[in-house]
Amino acid sequence: MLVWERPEPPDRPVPAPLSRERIVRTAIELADVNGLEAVSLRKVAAALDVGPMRLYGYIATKEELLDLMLDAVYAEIRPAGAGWREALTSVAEATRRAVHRHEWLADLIGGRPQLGPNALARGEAVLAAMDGVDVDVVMPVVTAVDAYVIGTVRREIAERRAERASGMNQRQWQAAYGPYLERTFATGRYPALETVIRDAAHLDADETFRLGLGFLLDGIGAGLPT
Amino acid sequence: MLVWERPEPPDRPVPAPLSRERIVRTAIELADVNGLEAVSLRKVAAALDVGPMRLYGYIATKEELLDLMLDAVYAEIRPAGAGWREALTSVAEATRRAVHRHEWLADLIGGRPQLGPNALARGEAVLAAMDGVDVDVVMPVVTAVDAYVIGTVRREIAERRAERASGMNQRQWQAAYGPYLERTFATGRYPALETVIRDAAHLDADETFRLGLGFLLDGIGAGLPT
DNA sequence: TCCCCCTTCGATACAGCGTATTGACGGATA
DNA sequence: TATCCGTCAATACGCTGTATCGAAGGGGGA
Repeated sequence: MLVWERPEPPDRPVPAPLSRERIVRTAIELADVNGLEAVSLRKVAAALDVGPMRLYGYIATKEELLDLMLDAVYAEIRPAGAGWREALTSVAEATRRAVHRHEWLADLIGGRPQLGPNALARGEAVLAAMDGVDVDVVMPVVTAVDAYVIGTVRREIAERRAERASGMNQRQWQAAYGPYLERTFATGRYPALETVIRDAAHLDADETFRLGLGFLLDGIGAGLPT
Repeated sequence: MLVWERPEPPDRPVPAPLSRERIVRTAIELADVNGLEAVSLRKVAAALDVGPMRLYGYIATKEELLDLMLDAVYAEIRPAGAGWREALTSVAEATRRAVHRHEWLADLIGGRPQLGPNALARGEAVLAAMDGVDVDVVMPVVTAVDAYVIGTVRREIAERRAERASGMNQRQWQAAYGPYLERTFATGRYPALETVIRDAAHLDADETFRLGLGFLLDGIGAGLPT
């Protein structure tokens, strides 16, 4: 076929110029779909139709990419409402919702100091909403709530993953780990555990989260002069 | 040199037969010294003077090794004292001490459901020490304290690592991140944050931990009929 | 007692990772 | 126009977890 007849190749769309923002957004999309382990510099680069080393113009290290991903999510988290208790409750729930949107957050959150602009802005918004609280206790208070949230969402996501890995169904967890626990309890070495798991009311994740947060906020309230 | 004169090679000590216990202990030693990233199946195997694939007779996957490491540490964590408050306080502090002994714990803890024998035994001991507490609330209470501890130690270790990475010295953190924060605050976008960091009393990690734990336990105490 | 088969085990191999190196290319300068 | 220099990304390296498969060893049958 002669050149004249042969169509020109479809113009490769000029790859949109790279930017940290595009790189981070792509990485987050990959992580949302397939988890953190699907985020490799090669895969991110491939999704951007670019060689792996191109990314090193924008980030120095993979860790920096993870930092940027984490900070990007902090942009979604802001307190709402009036008064310290409502501010802390809302920011705790917003954080938990963000983790539900981005499960990989559970792997990163709390894992490194958050000094990115969005994390700082979140901190600023929280502190600003805590007016009236003694300047000397406000930091430990916020820190304690953050710690509670971090620990809770980690456990929650860990459990969710285990359930998912054991067969997708909602209560099929019992079918997977149940027998193991049955056998384990049958040894008679865990009587207290057995009693609680058999007899106690089982709260779902939402209720557990709110109950624990309520305990913490109650304790904080009792410790504040107000 | 003739055979007769040449000494026999020192008997390679028959490599002690492998066992999960030996493998896990070796992995923990590696992690204690050089962090979790120093734990690779090859390095563990090399430390045991064994080929990498030998390990697959004892574990099916690297994740299983991490599970075993985590569970091994749970053996060190037990409650002490009488009454629910003392039990919870002691187990929280024991957990924190364990993380100080094994910094890599901060990366794993809370990251997967803990169903190993030592984790279960710890749970059993905690529940057994909580006698008198309503069976329906005892689980959420323990879960909340666990979550607080997990979140706190993660943040604490993250901060410690950042300090260490920025030059070993105790307050050189200020020299590393200080200027960045100075510049950031200079933008005037974080007035509340700036005020708190400048003016508030700064508690050390021990005090922060105990204060937050106190809040939580106070709230729990208020919620229990006792 | 000898031989063969079957099982067990670990060396080799593979695909993927993060990133250091380096060679080629393009633009600015002489 | 010729040369140098700085920039950028393709190649390459060392490492990872683990699948594969050939060899070696032990047990059973003739």
